[in-house]
Amino acid sequence: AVMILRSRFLDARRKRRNFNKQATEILNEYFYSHLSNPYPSEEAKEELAKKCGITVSQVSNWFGNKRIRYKKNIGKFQEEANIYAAKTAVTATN
Amino acid sequence: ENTNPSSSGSSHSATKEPAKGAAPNAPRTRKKRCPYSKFQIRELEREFFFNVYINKEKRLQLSRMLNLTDRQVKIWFQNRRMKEKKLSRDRLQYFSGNPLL
DNA sequence: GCATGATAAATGAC
DNA sequence: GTCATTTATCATGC
Repeated sequence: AVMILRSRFLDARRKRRNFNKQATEILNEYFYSHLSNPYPSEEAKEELAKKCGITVSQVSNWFGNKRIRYKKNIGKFQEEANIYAAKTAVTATN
Repeated sequence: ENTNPSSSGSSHSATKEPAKGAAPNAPRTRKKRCPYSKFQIRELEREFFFNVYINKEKRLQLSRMLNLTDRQVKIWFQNRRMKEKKLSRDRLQYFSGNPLL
């Protein structure tokens, strides 16, 4: 029984599942509000992980992928950037 | 299967950076990531099973056998140790957060 | 068919 | 040595 669970755990690592929309919103909000330095500290990662319902490693993966894919094609993310920029601008004034 | 450019030559050169003598500029082109073959992974894993830390002697021996540089073998062991640590962390979190077993 | 999350080589800080 | 990271690749979702 333990072996079954163990093997299932091992090959379940790469069974990808998309994050829910709320988690993606939180991550994008942080990313675009820290676009000049999108490197959350370990504490920030833990907080994001808790709010998103994912692990710290998943947060690191998300930011790693986001940074390079954003850098590689800024134009593709321009619309998305504007959306979250406006969203955080409202909360920043409060 | 594995067309490794790092050791395609018959010589045992250090294989550091390509074309450095004629270029005064050092663009320092990052080495392209090239996935290792199944055979290379098997042998690396086999040695990792015996000892997580590999000594210089076995490292050179392995690098010659697998057509990799000793630096590549060294870095592989470093990354492999990090992977093992992460697996342990995930295991702990997995079994602690689930009363299903 | 790409978007997306996870993993595998490779680098650099320390 | 560890470890966060960059980059390409892999595997899956849809």
